[in-house]
Amino acid sequence: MDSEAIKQSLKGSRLRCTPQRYAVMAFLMRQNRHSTAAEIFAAVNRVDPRSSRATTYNNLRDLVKAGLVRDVAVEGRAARVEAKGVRHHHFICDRCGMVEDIEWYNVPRPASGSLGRRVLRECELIFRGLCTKCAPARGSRRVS
Amino acid sequence: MDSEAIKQSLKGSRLRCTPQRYAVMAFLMRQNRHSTAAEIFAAVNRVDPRSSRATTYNNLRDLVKAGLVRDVAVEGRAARVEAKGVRHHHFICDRCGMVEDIEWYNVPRPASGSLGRRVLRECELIFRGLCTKCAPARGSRRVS
DNA sequence: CCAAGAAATTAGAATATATCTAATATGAGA
DNA sequence: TCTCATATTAGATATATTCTAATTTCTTGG
Repeated sequence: MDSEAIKQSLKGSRLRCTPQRYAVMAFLMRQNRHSTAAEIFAAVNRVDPRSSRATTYNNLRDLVKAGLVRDVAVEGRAARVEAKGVRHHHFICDRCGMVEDIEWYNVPRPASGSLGRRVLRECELIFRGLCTKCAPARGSRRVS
Repeated sequence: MDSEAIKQSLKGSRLRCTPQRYAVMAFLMRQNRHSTAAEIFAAVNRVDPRSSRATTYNNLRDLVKAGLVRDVAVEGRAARVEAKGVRHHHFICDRCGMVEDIEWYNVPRPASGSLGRRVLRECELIFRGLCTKCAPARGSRRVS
């Protein structure tokens, strides 16, 4: 599919295109979901059992550093990771920890002064609630 | 100070006011910062060394469940916790993991339909960047 | 195409964070 | 004061992540 694109983005970030690293990247792009390191490790090894846990973590660290992948912390759960694609906000399920994307839209900046002398890099919205799998019987949509 | 207030909010949540639980709550309110479980455990025991790690975690879990305390996940770091006070957004330092409050302001809801059948409970803004301690020399404020 | 060397991989140990267990203690309502 | 549901404890266990140091492998330059 876009195997060439993956190779190019790795090369562009000066990361060698090893089978393990490629597999992590390909998995994340194919999935288009937010996966834990354990899920990625398992999935990559299911296809070709040649990657170690350390390598999975190393690659994720490098891919994050290179800006190809993004870390998403989830309260009370293992961290998740996603391939950076089009910009979006996040929805996190209170019950199962699943992270889902919410279509991007611009949010207003804080009142000037409120940021103080902090250096702002990015800003995103986090929605919390129940995903469709965890939501109780239909018709009970509640909005805070 | 507001020791009576703490007792009342515990009682209101049907949580017994034990010395350990009170100490956790008092510390969080006094600090008005986002602390890790380890920090809380250490601080509480510095004053009166009678609390165990398990108790600290149990109490934090119960206080979160009761809605008196809020969990804040930080990528690549131990979770942090804060006493729920006035509503606010969060700023997380890329470098040291410190969580800081940003004055609350309303953010627009996502386009209807974008949430799908998900149940929305709350929504907050997360700003990322460098805190004043970690920011490099002054004058270099950069905004994405 | 090959050699060289930087970069990446590995298994397993080590560390950090969080939860569980089951025996014991205690706050607070009656 | 008595009672007992609730809370606490030390330490073991579970889970998540990083480290170590020996080995292997991409890739570049010759």
